[in-house]
Order: sequence, then C-alpha cells, then structure tokens
Amino acid sequence: MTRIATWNVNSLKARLPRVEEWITLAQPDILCIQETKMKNEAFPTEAFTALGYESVHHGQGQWNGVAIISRVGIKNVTSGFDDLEDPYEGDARLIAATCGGLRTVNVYVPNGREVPSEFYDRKLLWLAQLKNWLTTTSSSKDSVVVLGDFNVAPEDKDVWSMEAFAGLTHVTKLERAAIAALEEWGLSDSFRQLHQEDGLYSFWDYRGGDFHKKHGMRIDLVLASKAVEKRVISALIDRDARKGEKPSDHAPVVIELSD
DNA sequence: ATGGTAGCGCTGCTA
Repeated sequence: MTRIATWNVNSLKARLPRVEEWITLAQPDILCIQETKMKNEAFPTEAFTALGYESVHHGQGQWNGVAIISRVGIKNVTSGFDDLEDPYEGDARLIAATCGGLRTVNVYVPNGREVPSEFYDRKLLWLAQLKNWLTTTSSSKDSVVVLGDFNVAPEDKDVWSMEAFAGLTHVTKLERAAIAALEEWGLSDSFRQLHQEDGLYSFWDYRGGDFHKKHGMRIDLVLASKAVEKRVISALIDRDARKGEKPSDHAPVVIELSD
C-alpha cells in the first residue's frame, strides 16, 4: 500500500512542529506540501531525515514554495514549467519527482484574487500551461498524480454556499473548465471517486470563524491517471489537523493506493 | 456587521 497526501501548510516555519507531528501520526509515504513560504536554504531537511524521509523543496521566500517529502525515494526532480512560459514567472508553484514509481506533480495554483483581474486571467493561463506541460513531459498512460492546492472548487457541492461565492474566484465556469481540461488529458479526482456527498471541505478561511461555522471549500485535490485510479482504496480529508493550536487553514487530503 | 484572522516582516500585502 502507498499512502500519498497533500497539505497546504501556510508557512513551514510556523507549522513545522505540527507537520512533524502529523507525519508521525498519519505515516504518509509521499507528502506534498504547499506554501512553505521560505527560501531553499531555510528548508528543514534534517527534520524530515530524522523521521525517515527524503525531501526536495522548490522555495522562493515569503510567498509560495512547494516540497515533496517521501520515504519511497525521490528521483528525477524538476521544478516549474521547464522551458514553457510561466504566467506567474518567479513564483515557486510546481515541483515534480518520481517517488516509488509514481510520477508526483505537486502544485500550488495561483489564487486569482478577483474576477475580473489580470491575476485571474493569469490563473487560467497557468492552469492551461499546466496541461501543456503535462502533455509534453508525461504520458497519461503512466502512473501520474497531480496533487496540491488547486484554488478551484470543481463542483457546487465543493463550497459551503454558492450564493456566498457569487462573482468570486474558485467557482467560475472558466476555472472549472480548466480543471475539466486536466481531467480530459487523463486524470480523475481521487477523492470524489470514493466520496460523493457535499460538506467535505479541505480549506476554511481563518477569518470570521469559518471553520466552526463549517464555511469551507474543497480546493485541495489529488488528480490521478487511469493507472493510479484503479489502485485507489481509500480517500479522506483529515479535519482533525485543522483543529487545536496554530493550525493551517487547510487540512491534509490522504489517498491510499494498493500495490 | 466590508469585519473578521494568520503569516511575513516591519508597512502593507497576500490569502
């Protein structure tokens, strides 16, 4: 069995004790984290080594930053869109590696801020470029997972209230079409494969007591190629990780694959 | 109730 997870930690410096605690408890084989908010030289490699994990980080500084933490090996590491143009040039939003035979693509999709805005336009371009990059660097016939914080809620039932999101990012037709385009390439939403009900969220804004009001969104996704889809045996969102002292505003999403 | 909270880093930006 292989257990893979994605978690937007909202600053690895602020969250390291909780990340270490969660790894010990949840025992992921591969953990993809987003928003490390640190430079590569500040990345706490030794903390993960001490837990039995290798790690690679594509960091930036005070914003963004993505890392893969694995106890099943890390090979063929790449970051960004390689030679393709990045609509968010300079941002550290993508790192990919092969971990235990699984091509693992960890993404932190741009937020988009407002509709309309040039940030929103570039979010759509970024998602389109992600598909182009996948097409040129991978085969959907292989074992591929594209996982991370997509900053898109794929369906109405993935947000607590569509009325509250009228006119906002994360739920627009074009953002959802960009996710659908990734799925057309040959990926499927592993969590929805096993759970169809509403009210299952992975993010709650810190503001306004949203977590306690159950005002959440499901924007952290694990998109799996067909070869991986066949192996999915469980999927969960670890809401407990959103509780207690100094939680991230996101909960980890955990998928288990049969061998 | 257009406030509210968190992180970075030191003033305001980002989410």
